[in-house]
Amino acid sequence: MRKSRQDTEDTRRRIVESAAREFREQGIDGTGLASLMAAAGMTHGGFYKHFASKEQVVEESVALAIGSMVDAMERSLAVSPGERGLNAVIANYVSASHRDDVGDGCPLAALGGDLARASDGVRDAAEQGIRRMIDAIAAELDDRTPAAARKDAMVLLSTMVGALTLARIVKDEALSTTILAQARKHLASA
Amino acid sequence: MRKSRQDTEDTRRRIVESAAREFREQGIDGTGLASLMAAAGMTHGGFYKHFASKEQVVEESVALAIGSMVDAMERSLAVSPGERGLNAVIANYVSASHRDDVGDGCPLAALGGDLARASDGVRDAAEQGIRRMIDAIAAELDDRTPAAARKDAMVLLSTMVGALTLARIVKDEALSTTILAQARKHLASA
DNA sequence: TGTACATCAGTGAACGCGCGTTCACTGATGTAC
DNA sequence: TGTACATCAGTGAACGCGCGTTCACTGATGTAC
Repeated sequence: MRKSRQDTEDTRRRIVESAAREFREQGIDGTGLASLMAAAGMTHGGFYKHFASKEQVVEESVALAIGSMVDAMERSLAVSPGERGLNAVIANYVSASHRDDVGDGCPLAALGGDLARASDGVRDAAEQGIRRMIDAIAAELDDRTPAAARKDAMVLLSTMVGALTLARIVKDEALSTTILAQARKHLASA
Repeated sequence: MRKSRQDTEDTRRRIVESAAREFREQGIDGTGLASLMAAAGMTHGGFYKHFASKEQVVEESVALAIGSMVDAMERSLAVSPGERGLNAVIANYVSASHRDDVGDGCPLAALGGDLARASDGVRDAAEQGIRRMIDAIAAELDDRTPAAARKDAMVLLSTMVGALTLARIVKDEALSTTILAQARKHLASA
């Protein structure tokens, strides 16, 4: 039962989108192609009509996940630029709701270790996202030189990713929330 | 071929130690019991003479990995306390050599996402390590109130873990090194 | 202290299972005339 | 525009393989007398 070109394109996009969610929720090694295809509403046999290997869908879904996160940040900063807008982006990132929504959140925090161990293609996709995030943050730190802003942006991003990672590991709600709150407070005064 | 009680104890410790390394290097899901036992110099059948399940060795090896890292930090701070000693600990953590030695390094950075997804027992072990790290860092921030020191320590730890995670994902040596250098510089002046 | 027996750490083969990947088949879609 | 055929997205079964786990067996160690 062949599908129309539009259907095929839609299906492919749907697989990448649900894969991006599944990988963040269960890890890359923890997500099988069968469950990944089931999440996209198909049987696993059809996977290879769209991708050459698991590696390829990992690469594309990591690129999509990090890309759409940076897109959202840039859109938010375009509407509300400067220190005020940057603080909003940070508060949104370092928040309990982001912590509790792994599947839709930042892949750097959800898959940090997995990404460091991943193939070159996957790491390239992640690195491109990291560069875009650094640039997006640095652009709003306009009270210092571009070089200083870039360097400060790296530290900011490190704190954001680290705080979210720790807050997700910690089971104690009080400690987890405090870690997020302290990071938010610290970053707002930078 | 039964072994002496001493041998048995030694073997068990050896398995946990090499497991701690393997998990950090290949991820938890990425490490099979067979390769884990092979790394300890045994065949995989003997595993269940020492542990009830894979989960148990994960828990013990995460506890060991994070525990011995904090031990090392505390020893270093006992010898050289205060701001100077803390800066040395930070410089050691946020370094290229730590970045390149995943197997012997901080499990929070190596297994961040894996730990957040792990069982309660594993997360408890990780959380205990996080609390000890926060306390060890806070104890050296003696120019502020204990409550403020604890809060600042959380932010410091977040930046350390985040910077190491990002530096490991990034393939470009220049960017990776710059991320580490900026985090180090920023943390030294806190 | 020496002997006889029970224990049990470690081996290596096997278990069922899910993995990533392949393939024969299907039938609606796209193409050629 | 209508018909005949080729294409190919998706299905579902199967491939070999490594996973976590179990088990019969071994022989040196530990225990009882």
